[in-house]
Amino acid sequence: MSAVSVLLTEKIKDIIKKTQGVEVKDLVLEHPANEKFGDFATSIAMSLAKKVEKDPWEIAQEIAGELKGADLSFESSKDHYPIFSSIEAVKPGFVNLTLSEEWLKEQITEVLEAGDKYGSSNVGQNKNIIIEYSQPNPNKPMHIGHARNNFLGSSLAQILKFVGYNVTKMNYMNDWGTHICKSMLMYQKYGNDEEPNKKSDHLVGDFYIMYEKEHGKNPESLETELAEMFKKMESGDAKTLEIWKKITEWAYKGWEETYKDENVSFDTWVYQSNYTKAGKEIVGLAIKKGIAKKDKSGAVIAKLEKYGMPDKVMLRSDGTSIYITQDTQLAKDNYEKYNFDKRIYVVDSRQSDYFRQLFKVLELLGFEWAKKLYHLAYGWVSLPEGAMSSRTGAVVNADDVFKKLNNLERDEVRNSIKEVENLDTTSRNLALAAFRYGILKIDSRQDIVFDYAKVTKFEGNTGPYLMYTYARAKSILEKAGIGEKDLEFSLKKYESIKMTDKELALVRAVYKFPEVVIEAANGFAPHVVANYLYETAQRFNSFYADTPVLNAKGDVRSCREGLVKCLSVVMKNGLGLLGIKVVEKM
RNA sequence: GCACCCGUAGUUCAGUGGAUAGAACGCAGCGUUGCGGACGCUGAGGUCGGGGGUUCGAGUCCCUCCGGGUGCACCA
Repeated sequence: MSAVSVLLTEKIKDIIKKTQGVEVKDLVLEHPANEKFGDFATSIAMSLAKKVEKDPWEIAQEIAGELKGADLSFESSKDHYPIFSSIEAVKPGFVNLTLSEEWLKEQITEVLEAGDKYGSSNVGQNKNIIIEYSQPNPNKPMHIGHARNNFLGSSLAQILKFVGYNVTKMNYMNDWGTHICKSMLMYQKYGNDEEPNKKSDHLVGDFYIMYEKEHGKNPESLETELAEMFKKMESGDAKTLEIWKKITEWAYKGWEETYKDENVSFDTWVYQSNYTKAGKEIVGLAIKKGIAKKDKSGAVIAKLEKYGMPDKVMLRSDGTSIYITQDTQLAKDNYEKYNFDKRIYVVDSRQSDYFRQLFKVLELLGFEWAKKLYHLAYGWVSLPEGAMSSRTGAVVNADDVFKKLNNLERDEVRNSIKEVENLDTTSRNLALAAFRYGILKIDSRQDIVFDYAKVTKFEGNTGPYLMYTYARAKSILEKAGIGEKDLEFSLKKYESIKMTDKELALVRAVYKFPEVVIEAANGFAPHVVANYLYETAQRFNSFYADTPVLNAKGDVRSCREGLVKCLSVVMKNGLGLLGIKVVEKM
């Protein structure tokens, strides 16, 4: 909540207490969707009508009347100005308030002063959040689904940091299990000690695909071999562990490049293989507490049916571990180390049941912090050319997608401009923008059909459109000789300048940025930032189309320069939160 | 069968219980002696899957049905 909405909320509560004689706990204050109804509105009169047995229209008039008489002003350079230019009661029972032009102008000063920090806040109060994302299996390259995960996780981490949380970005390696043995087994059998002559994770992926092919021919014997190999691993067989090390390190090495391309990073990497021993002990504890039981085959099963979810195997009948074995221990370990207030698991929605089970087991084990765990589920990503299948190995890997986007942007740039200074960097950054924005603008719950052609376009709701908007603004600033350096702006100086509707519309978008970031943080929803940026860009381009800046005179011109600078700040900061690097020229 | 998610314009998507449901793409037009036309402006296009309910007010909350997706024990 912005300072104005806090002030306003309190004021209205006081007025209601005074005039209606009732206390209101939750007062809803909103920005009306239609700006002709003002900048703030409350419908409290209507929800109060029944309780106080009065006509809502009468209540609204009383509230509006009191608000008009109240001191709602702000100070700038020792002068006082009204915050609102209009306060009125409307038809059924709304109270609408319109911000004054002075207050809106004052926001320009605030934006320019805050600069790179504009949009940040301290609602997180340095609380600790762990956000676990990416989690690829080191037995093949990352596919497009990982890209969505990487973008969601890394963007959300930045958003949470920006609103004042102490964030730890964690990558959890599923480096232990039969799935790794698939690539390992094939390498052992057919690899001939081969060393990578291509991106090393892709080589690992080749063996993974080989496994899937072999498995089609001869499932039973291969699965037996796989189980034997994993058993050897768990018992610490040196030769097997050597292959394990080789394969997983090739995967990690290859991913470095993918993460770099995607602008994704982590504060810490943790490995499933380090949690096996303690994980098994915690399963023992679950048995002792009566949460889990050993069945006839020897498998340990958590009984969860009475909680409305399927029972969960926590240890195989041959005594080896599975995913949840280590995951329970990891959560406990993390809590002890980080004392988190929230731990977010960014994992696709197919794992929803799994996380309900995991969280329930931890709760039953008596860990009160289990309620701080949250599964951020996201939907499936497919491509127009058809669904992908990890079974057949016909997976679209993320590197290929990026390469394709890169080529498409290169063409777009070439077709649009004759001479480009940094074609490589520009098209790479545009590809990153197209990729990240194309995925992040969609609500995480939705499935996505990722359309190369659409997301790379410079028109429409795309990353490149936002990049273009930013570059246009920067071009004006550069010609005005402003660039990165500070801009003097004061309400006093521009007090008498009457802003146009387009200018006012733009400031109205700009001042909302901090609250939009908070909304995105609270909802773990980067798409809120994305859609906001798009709307703001549209407002700027509309302003740009018929409002001269460099050709304007005197104070009008410098006032507009300030506004353009504000737009550039919001775009840069906002795109930064989405993990997109702006280009100054394109 | 049980559980979870989704269903909004031809298509892809927004839409904190509020006022006339928005945008993009596509379609039909328009705008350049002007800072980047990679833009802007106008228009057509909707019984918000169906039906009940709660509420002063429902795309939004509850119930139910239909359609689509996903998950249901020793994969991750």
